Amino acid sequence: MLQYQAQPLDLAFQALSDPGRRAMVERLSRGPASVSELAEPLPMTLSAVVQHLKILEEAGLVSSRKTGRVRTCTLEIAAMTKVESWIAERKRFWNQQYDQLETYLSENSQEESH
Amino acid sequence: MLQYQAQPLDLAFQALSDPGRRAMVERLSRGPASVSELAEPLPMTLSAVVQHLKILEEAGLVSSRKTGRVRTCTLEIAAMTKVESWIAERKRFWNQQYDQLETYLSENSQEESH
DNA sequence: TTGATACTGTAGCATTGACTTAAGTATTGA
DNA sequence: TCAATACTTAAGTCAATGCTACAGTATCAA
Repeated sequence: MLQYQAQPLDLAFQALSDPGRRAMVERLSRGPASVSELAEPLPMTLSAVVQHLKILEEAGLVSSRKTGRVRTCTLEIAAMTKVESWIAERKRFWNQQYDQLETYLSENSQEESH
Repeated sequence: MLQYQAQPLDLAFQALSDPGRRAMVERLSRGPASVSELAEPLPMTLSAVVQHLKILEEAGLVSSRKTGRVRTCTLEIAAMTKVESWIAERKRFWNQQYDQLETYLSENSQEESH
């Protein structure tokens, strides 16, 4: 780890790096679900799912609320957007320097061609 | 791990989950760089950077080519887009069900209000 | 040809991560 | 009240990660 104090983005990327947790996010993108509902399609114990859930919640990607004995989980779209934006930013930078190269090439094409 | 045969998306999310590797991606989004240039701002040995680089390459996020004794690394925007798209998809699903709820609420507001 | 540069590759090691099992605690429904 | 349900928490295990150190190899420059 580069920084000892984990940044929000760190936690989010970290959380999404596990296929099981991404499966949970996929499920939650279709609507809220209970812990058992999240666990149902996954090849692991309820206990493991609860642990994954905690990681998703700490990353801000999921929030949950307990009513009676059922905990209902919801996807937090804002955290998803933050991750999306980080990537979009990198792409923007990359396209910028690519455009600059194209500009350079078109401006110097006559002089540079033999 | 949920699946033994790692899917491309797995590798990409996995690769981006490390702050050091994300720093390398940030650097490469501003243009190609040599291994030493990538290593320069990072608080780790060249050896560690090479190992991170391998992970980024296996995830398809970075490509590199050696000329003489210098390896030049480039960001692969297509892989970045795949990650971005996965998140965009989840957001789309989430918005869909949210819209459906709103539609339901507005359609039933007269009957449901006391 | 010789020393510096720019990696490359491997071994080892401490930590973290992804589980399971097992033993709880509230809630609910009969 | 009492069993089933829906989690919750704590160990403990074992593999994967993120390093470092160290020993190369292949250029390049003088």
